[in-house]
Amino acid sequence: MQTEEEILKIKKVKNTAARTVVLRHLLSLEKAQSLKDIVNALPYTDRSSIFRTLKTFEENKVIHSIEDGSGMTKYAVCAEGCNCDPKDLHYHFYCTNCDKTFCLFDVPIPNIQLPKNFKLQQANMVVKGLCDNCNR
Amino acid sequence: MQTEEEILKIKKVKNTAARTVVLRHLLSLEKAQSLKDIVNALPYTDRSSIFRTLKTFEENKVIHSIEDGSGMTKYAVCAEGCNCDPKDLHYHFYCTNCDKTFCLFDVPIPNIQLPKNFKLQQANMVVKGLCDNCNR
DNA sequence: CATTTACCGCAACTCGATTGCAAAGATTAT
DNA sequence: ATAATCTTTGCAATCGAGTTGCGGTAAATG
Repeated sequence: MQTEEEILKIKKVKNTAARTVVLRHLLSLEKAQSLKDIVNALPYTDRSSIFRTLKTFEENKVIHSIEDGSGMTKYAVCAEGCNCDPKDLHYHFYCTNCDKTFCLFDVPIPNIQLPKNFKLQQANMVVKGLCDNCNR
Repeated sequence: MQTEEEILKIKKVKNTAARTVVLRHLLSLEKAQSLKDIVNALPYTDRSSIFRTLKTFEENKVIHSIEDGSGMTKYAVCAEGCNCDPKDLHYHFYCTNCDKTFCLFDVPIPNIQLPKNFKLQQANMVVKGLCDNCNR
């Protein structure tokens, strides 16, 4: 497991107070977080600073964003070595009961045969249902 | 190809002026449309009427909605026989250049092996890139 | 025909996302 | 070390998609 400082150094993002605290927070959680989640968890950091931090992180591939259909974009730290290329894709699982979003790193994404002359750049694959905790 | 009237009858949705015009519009286009797209295309029908019509259609499985990451939910008419079950899923392709969303009916979705005790209900699979028209 | 129910149009509102701006902090040049 | 420059931060305001309340109209029911 890399530390915040190591990740920021590798991804060439300048280390600032807000960035450290946001990244540390994301690393401490196993599930993707919305801006609101993060704002609530970090009461001493301003919403717009967190917002801009997330944008910076996304541009520099420190984190990736997921649109899970909850109405709020969620963010999760990229796996080590991730370049956010199509090959780094993974499914996300959105629990319709508890509103949590999981990264399914272990489930491979198949090769998708696109129509002629279509070019793949990215994908947002969200599987919805009940997580183990809510499926009782 | 079914007509608006036939579809509404089959799906047990009462036929009204707004519903007919919205459904006819969706059927006339091959790509998924946002609320805004539809509002712009139908200047004599009110935004909230179109909105409620889309909700009614979705509840009754006349159309399905897609979150393609453009910031706007898009809507497309369900294929004949679709029940919006997981087995009726298909990929959507979002063109990052022209902002259009395509239903990829011909590309099969594989079986996804979820973690233990997770239950699949639905999925939103959006592949992003360039469509044939924009990939030059 | 009277009554009830559903639908439509207008305007207002909610809330997540985003931006303008000035102050504070960090970096570079002198 | 100090001045000039660029970056980041915090606050407040704005934007826009989605949604809702409500009165009026149309359709269905008795």
